[in-house]
Amino acid sequence: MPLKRKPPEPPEPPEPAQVQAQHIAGRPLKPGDFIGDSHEIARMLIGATLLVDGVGGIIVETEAYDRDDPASHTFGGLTPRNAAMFGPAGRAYVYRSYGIHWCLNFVCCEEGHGAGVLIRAIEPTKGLDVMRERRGLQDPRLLCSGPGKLGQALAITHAMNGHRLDRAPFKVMAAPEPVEVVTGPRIGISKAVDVAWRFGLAGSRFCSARFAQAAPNKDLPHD
DNA sequence: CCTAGGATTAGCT
DNA sequence: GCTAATCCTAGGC
Repeated sequence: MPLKRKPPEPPEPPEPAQVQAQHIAGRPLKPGDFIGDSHEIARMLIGATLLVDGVGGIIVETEAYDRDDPASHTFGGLTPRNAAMFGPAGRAYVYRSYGIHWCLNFVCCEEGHGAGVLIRAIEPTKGLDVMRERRGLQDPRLLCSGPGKLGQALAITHAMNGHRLDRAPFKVMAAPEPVEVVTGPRIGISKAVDVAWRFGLAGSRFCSARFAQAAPNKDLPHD
């Protein structure tokens, strides 16, 4: 067998999420863009734009949930409450949290799988005054820095459960360019607390909670 | 800075 | 009856 020199290393194949992000950069996301691993989708959604009736901003924090995950609403199988999460990808799963808040998820994977991404925080960029009115607050950092706050600021209701994300009132646009994503443990759960399935936009001041610092030798500017 | 408790309802044991 | 993918306020350090 002749000695065969390996051809020059081809460029490292980008991570699937990056391929997807580059392919759809800045474009409206379609249902097919949500067919895939919920952790990859959760990462891909950081930097994307979410609008509901023209109000919203840039997604800066997400959490991934999947059917084999004890913390997932779909862990125990199909029920009336979680049915939307077992439905087609690219739709909304809206649930009531603590009897008070409406929280928004994006359904992932094929119909019948039972995975999704919780949208935990956005940086408000459109409809600031509407959001301030709905929240009764002025500070932009407090408008959407948490799934319940976001639900109130965007007027998410149970009526949107199962609704397609590529149709009004929703508008979801992929990140226009790659962003730096940080990870950490999920928040507010009592099961599977160790896995780093929360994703955030690096350095964003609009997340619901701090991510552990990855580079402690570099002081962040105090602004 | 931090921790603790209440609000409020649907779903499941 | 108890728990929950949360938020807000009050009070202590």
